[in-house]
Amino acid sequence: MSGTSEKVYVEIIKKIKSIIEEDDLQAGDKLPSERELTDRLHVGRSSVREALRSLELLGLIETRRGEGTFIKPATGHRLVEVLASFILHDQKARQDLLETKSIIIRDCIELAVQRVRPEDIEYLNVLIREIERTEHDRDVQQLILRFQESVIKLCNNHLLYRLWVELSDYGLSVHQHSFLLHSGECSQLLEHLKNGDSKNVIQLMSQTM
Amino acid sequence: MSGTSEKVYVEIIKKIKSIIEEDDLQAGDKLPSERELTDRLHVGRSSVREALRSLELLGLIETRRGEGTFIKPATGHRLVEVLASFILHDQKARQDLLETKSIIIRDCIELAVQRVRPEDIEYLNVLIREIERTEHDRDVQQLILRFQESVIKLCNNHLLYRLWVELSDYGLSVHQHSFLLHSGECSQLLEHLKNGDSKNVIQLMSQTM
DNA sequence: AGGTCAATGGTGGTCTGACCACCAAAAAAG
DNA sequence: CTTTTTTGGTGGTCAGACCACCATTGACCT
Repeated sequence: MSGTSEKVYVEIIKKIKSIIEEDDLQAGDKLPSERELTDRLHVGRSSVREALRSLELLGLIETRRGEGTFIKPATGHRLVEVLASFILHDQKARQDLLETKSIIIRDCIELAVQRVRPEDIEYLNVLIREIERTEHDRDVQQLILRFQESVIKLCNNHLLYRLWVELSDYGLSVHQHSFLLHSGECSQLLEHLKNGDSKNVIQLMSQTM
Repeated sequence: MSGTSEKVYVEIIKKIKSIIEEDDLQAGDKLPSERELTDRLHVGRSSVREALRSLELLGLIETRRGEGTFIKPATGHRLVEVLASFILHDQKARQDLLETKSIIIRDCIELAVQRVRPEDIEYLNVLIREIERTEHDRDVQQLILRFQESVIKLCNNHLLYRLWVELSDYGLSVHQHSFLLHSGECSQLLEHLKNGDSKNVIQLMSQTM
């Protein structure tokens, strides 16, 4: 048979994946209810819940009591939180993390300088002007974070971008705070980017742990 | 307070983490049984199971029927595995995957040529000799795969190595078969490695999808 | 005494049924 | 037409019951 040895909740995860594909469900869409899945898949509700809770912890779905289960836009927050707290205990692992993140940043930037388009430059410019005329520190930090993310995104490789996000979150959970650029550095960075000077962009972005 | 609003199974995950820290449990050690956790934490067994199944899907623990639940060595990023199987459906995603893998290989090799030690060279030499005198194709492929893994491992960064493993697995699940070096190429690669010629090593390893 | 094998208790795996809290849409009241 | 109440569906949790599996025990035979 198709895997009697496979645990039911893992099978259910696969089935859910199939349902998503067949019905072409997008982020935000509602999944069948737990009880409906129980009937459709001929399994117990507890098994369905084990599958759903797992996917929830991974950040792939979101459950709202009294409403239902929904597909989340792909960002693996929860997972990072949990993994980090479980895994990042020994020093070597942390060191590897920092090195890897630094490398990923370099990779992203190298692609970014090749692929950056005029409209990207323009968007970053808008962001910088917005940063300069914003007052509250909280808001400024928010904008700078968006600036940094936008720079990384220029690599135009979603997987690589996601890796950066994950690694950043790990670092965050380790250091309890993130390292942001100063607003002046954002302008410098943009200049280097316009000139295709990847080296200096990398140097600046590498400060952003 | 400690989160009455927080879902029970998330609370349980935190408690489990506490138990691991307090009892100083290491990889391979056994966790309390589901029923014992039920008693100790004053929650239902199903909630305990939802927590454990989630951690299992994350690859943090391993459950063996009839034996118990055990802490897994921190291989980490099962994240990519599950996420990717959900996400990797459109063409762009696959393209990103290939590009990312190619980049990660390059990164690993660049670190590897810096960090390779004489005993590593010796080990790879032993592998090659073993490959040359092995007859069955199946066994040869096994050895070549080990050779390739060993080369990547030379980067001495476990996280980066794991990323490569994950990305390779996806490629595998996409293309249904893996691309291995020929036995002659293994020798060439080792020569380039000895000479610190990262460029040629990268070129060879990049064939291994 | 040594080895073999069946009984036993503990473990995870699964299903069922029963509540509860919550939410949204339908129905009733104004 | 608006407001309020009811109602049905949803996830959240618990308790109990089996089953399958494993390791240990201990009785049994040689």
